[in-house]
Amino acid sequence: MARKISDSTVRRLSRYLRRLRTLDRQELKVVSSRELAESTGTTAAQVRKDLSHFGSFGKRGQGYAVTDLRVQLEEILGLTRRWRVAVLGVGRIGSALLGYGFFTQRGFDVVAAFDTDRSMVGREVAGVTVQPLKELERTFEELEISIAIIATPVEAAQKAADRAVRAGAKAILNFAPIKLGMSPEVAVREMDVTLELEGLCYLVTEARAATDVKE
Amino acid sequence: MARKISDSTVRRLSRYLRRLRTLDRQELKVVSSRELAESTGTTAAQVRKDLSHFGSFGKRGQGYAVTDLRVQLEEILGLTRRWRVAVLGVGRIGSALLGYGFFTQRGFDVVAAFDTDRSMVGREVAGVTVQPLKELERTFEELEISIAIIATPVEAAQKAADRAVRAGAKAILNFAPIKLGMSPEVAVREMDVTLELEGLCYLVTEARAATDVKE
DNA sequence: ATCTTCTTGTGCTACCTTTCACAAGCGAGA
DNA sequence: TCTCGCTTGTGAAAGGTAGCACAAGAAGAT
Repeated sequence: MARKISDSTVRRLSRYLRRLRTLDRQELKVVSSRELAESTGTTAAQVRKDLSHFGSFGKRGQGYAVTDLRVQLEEILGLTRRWRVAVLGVGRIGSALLGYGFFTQRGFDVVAAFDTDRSMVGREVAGVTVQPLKELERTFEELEISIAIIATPVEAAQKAADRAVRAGAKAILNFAPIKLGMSPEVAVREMDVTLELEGLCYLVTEARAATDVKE
Repeated sequence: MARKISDSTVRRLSRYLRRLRTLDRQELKVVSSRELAESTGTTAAQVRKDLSHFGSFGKRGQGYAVTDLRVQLEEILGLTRRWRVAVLGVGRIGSALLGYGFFTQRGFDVVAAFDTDRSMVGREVAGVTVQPLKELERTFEELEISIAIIATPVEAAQKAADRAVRAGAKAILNFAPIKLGMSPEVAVREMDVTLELEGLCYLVTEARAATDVKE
């Protein structure tokens, strides 16, 4: 397991896992790389390559045992434990995330929320009481929070992230439209709506331009 | 402009554009590939390569004229027009998106919202009246909506997306945790919070495992 | 007019990711 | 036990993407 696994592989593993959980709930026992590929939008060879980085989980001629592979993937991804998460910034996005039921179901416990806005502090959103920023360090330590979700306005994002990391966060999920500068041992993922929308615009515009030429 | 441009290049172009807009607002006239690279988390060579796919926009020895390059990128990405967007599913995420002020500012007008829930229909969220699903076709045509944001529960996502495309949507931004099966001429981008969170868990777990071995 | 300094645009190279193709292996049935 | 049908695991090839390094060019100093 020494080899460096690429982000795209990890993303696919997540997809496989999601699918396997559904299959497991449906009490299906066995699944082939082809079936797994079709339901996750990739190819059978890709599925096998991805899994092969971590070991041999299948039976030739048969496929993969659903429950077994599910458990294996959960271990690979580090999902056999629960993860404590804090939301920084309780605006629209922050509140939406606090109420997102899927988290609990998937092993993530949103245990704290922070905001600078006096009128938000003290309010309870989806069972979590919004704290002032000055409580951040203490709460992160007390609750052993390892993941910080940045949902602040863009101006506050970098500072919030830095502070979360200093307080012990190992990973950042960033909703603010800015590239965070982070030391390399902190894991960062971005969720940037406008970036994705602009990407769609490019594709649509390009497609139209291409057909315009053809016609 | 015949060559196929990769998704990662398009994403970077969006980042460059965002940075250029800020620089332009600050009335800075010229920027180098190095500066642009530093503020967007990439390398100078990458910036130049990305731009070179579309033409020569800089002056050797000087850099790029900020306003000029901004306009060029807006044209490349198809952002010289405004885009009309509909939100399908007005739950937590849907409502958060409806109220997201950045959209308008960036050329996206959220002009319609749909939900199956009777208690939601008719309500006004951030200036948009929630419509029942049966109005979808008419509204899409009337308002010439080209982008559909899927914010429904996962079970309803595929159907909602299919229906939006049949009604004329050219692009889908999918917030539901499912890989949508779409015909290839429809542009699709995914925003999947749990996928990203799981990716972070992998990285954190892997990092801890690696240092455990070292120590 | 020439030199110096700076930055772009780009061919080449190195690396990484995906796809291909097939031997190896498993189980069922005769 | 042998054969057949099926699917995995993987080395090798193909296809992309990113980084290097430098010639070409632009502006200002001498």
